[in-house]
Amino acid sequence: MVDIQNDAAERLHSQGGRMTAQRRLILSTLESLSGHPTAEQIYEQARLSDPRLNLSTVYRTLRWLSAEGLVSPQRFEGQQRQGRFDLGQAEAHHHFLCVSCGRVIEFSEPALEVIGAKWGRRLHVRVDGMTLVLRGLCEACRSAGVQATDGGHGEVVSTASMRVGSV
Amino acid sequence: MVDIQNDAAERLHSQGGRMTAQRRLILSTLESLSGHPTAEQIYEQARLSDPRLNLSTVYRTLRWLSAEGLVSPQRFEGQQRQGRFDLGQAEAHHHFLCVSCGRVIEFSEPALEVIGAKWGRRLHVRVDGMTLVLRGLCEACRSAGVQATDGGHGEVVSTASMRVGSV
DNA sequence: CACTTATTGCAAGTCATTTGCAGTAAGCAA
DNA sequence: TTGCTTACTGCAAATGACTTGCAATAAGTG
Ligand SMILES: [Mn+2]
Ligand SMILES: [Mn+2]
Ligand SMILES: [Zn+2]
Ligand SMILES: [Zn+2]
Repeated sequence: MVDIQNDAAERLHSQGGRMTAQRRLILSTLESLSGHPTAEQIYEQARLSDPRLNLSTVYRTLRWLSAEGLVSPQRFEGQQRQGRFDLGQAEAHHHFLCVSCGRVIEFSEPALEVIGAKWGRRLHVRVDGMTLVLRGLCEACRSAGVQATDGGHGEVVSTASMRVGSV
Repeated sequence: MVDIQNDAAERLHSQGGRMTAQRRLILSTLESLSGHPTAEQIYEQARLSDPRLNLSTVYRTLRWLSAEGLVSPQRFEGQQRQGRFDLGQAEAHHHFLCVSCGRVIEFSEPALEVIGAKWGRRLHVRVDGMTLVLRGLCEACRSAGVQATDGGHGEVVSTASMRVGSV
């Protein structure tokens, strides 16, 4: 469980899958990237090493990694609609999203495990995972005078045919 | 704040907007639906009363309602990728999603407010909202013998070219 | 009842992600 | 090493879920 490369290779083999050059490339790119990259960002970065890599291969690999629990897909609603991926190597954690600038801050809160377990018991369900996203304004945006009480999800909507503006 | 129809009308007028027949229809459809309908479900239901309603009008109205905080967009990743809408009339609540059958159970946990506030303080940010989704297996699915430790997000991925199957 | 202009229906985009296919190459066996 | 089977890849085309431009309506106002 230490090296994602080997971990992935083992899992692949035990499933009749194959460890290819592109999968290796994607894996190491993933390790080298920080934050919560989109499939496209991973693609662009990886293609620096091998321009022949194809975007659909990135998506396919990411899908498999997600199913294996080696990365966890995230969706920080906001202006960008692309999914992001969290290299969940570290322990479980949660996120704060600034609805104005899109900045994401991570934090971990053990109490959530307890809450999850409690509700699993109360609802008679098995809880395998949870996602908590706090939404609001980061320090910078607040002092920059951004208001945005964020009714919906960080979108700026103007009446008058309701056209969406960018931050 | 009691009647969404009037509430919406007032907000519209104060913004120079207009209360139209289609907006009224969408609003009442929303009230009549339970659960977390998708735009399309709302559309289909509404169009029973007036087949001339257009889907893009539904999307536009839903976008405005979200921005006003009258409904809150939700995204329960899983097989369906469509956004869902929560008529947030009731107080803030959270969700449990069964990754196998898609069932959603709501619950409210006051402790989360506290946690949100705490992290707002610690991270020096203003927290305006939060979303917690618990993921796992509901009672029915568990006793039906579904396994799915859900690595990623409820998708069933088969190696061998990694084709996604439906649950 | 005019009149201004927000809103709608429709058709045509976008954008992110998925898929069909035929060629390519892992990994196992000889 | 060489075959051989078949998983994987690149590419192009397709999907799905919304979004948008535009000309035809129709709220709300005086
Ligand atoms: Mn993270
Ligand atoms: Mn709900
Ligand atoms: Zn910010
Ligand atoms: Zn279930």
